[in-house]
Amino acid sequence: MKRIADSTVRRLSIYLRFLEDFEKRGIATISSDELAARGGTTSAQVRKDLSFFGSFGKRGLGYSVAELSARLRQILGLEREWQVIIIGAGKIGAALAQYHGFAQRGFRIVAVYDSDPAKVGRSVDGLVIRSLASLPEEAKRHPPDIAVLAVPATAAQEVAEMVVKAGIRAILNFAPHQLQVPESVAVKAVNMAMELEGLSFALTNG
Amino acid sequence: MKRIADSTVRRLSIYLRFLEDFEKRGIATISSDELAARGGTTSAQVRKDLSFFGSFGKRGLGYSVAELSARLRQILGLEREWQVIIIGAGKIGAALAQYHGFAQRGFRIVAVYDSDPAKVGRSVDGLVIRSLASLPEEAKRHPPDIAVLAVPATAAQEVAEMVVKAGIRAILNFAPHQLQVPESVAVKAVNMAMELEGLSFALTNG
DNA sequence: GATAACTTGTGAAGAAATTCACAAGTTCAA
DNA sequence: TTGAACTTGTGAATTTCTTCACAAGTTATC
Repeated sequence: MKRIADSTVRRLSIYLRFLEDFEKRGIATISSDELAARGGTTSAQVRKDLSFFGSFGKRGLGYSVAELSARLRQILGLEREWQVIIIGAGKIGAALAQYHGFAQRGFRIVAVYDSDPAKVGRSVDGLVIRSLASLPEEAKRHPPDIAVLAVPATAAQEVAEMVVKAGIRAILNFAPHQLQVPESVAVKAVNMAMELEGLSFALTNG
Repeated sequence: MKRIADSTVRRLSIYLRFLEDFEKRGIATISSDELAARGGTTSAQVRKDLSFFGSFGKRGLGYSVAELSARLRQILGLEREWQVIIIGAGKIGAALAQYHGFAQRGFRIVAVYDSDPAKVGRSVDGLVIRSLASLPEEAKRHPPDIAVLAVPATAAQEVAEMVVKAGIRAILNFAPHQLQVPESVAVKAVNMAMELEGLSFALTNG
């Protein structure tokens, strides 16, 4: 398959959210124009994005909401459940573990790890915090799909290497640190400091 | 000034983080090549990014770490302190309020708001939660620079409009909802669900 | 069935971002 | 002073992403 741009995948996510909204409201069809208006993009962009994966619409009519959202879920790999582990049971890690929005979209949090012995054994939202040292062994028995890193920046690289060695091929990184991983491993970063700096720049130079 | 791409600003943030690291370690100069290696980009990209703002390096030698980081802080608007308010004192909002990493970079959290009367009056990390209804009045007296939205998706648009009306010109949005705001308002979104879906796509189509 | 009003899908054009490649400046050693 | 080894800054080339524009298909109305 032709390489799909990151920006395209992000937009597919956005489209899917709208479609699910429309689905709930019982609307049967939607045009690329309507989809674009809510996503802050153009109808041509919507059609081009979708065209990488096939042609799902009907000329003159638009897209079937039910069909298109099903196709997008399929494209995004959301038809299956993904096993997610959270590493780091600090403020952010704990907040993530308790946030149930993930489960709704098929991302099931199966374990929380921390390296601090004082935290190991405690519970977060029904999950017992496990020792990070036990990850390699446990990952062998029940391989997780995605590791969420909510550790301090200083520990991030080390933990990432451990995670990669354990066979995990996708990382969502909350630590403000640029991870170096093999390119077979997918990494997405959520970096609040960077976003704030983006706003600071906009306010300063806008 | 020529319009600067978002991706450029993000990279400047990344460069700055490395530079601060180097500064701490007492390293005096750095080349675009070294800066690039850690940011996962190329030396040409680094030089091009910087060239939009001036020429800060010395041929044959590289960049002065101290000087370049000072210039980047200036460019990103990090020389002053920004007043930040958090709206929504749920799991995410509370975790953000307690996260002290922001303050270190000049983003001072000055208030937390919530519309739930049961939460108003309680404290989070030393800050009393205020009624959202009081925001317009209070913003008049002490105008905040940035509003962090940590509210449910269903409330996000409404709250955003309130924030804009209160004169705030920058929003960091944690709600999984695409905000519609005037283009004079800068918005950055932190969308964990979207990032996870990006990973799901990568795992599925990788 | 003819016509008007829509809307998709997609090559082509255009814009934007990235990479190349090299002149020009700097440092160091002999 | 010369030469070798670096490194920047930047036009030009290239690649990537977005927008344009229109043929072709669909629906609704009379």
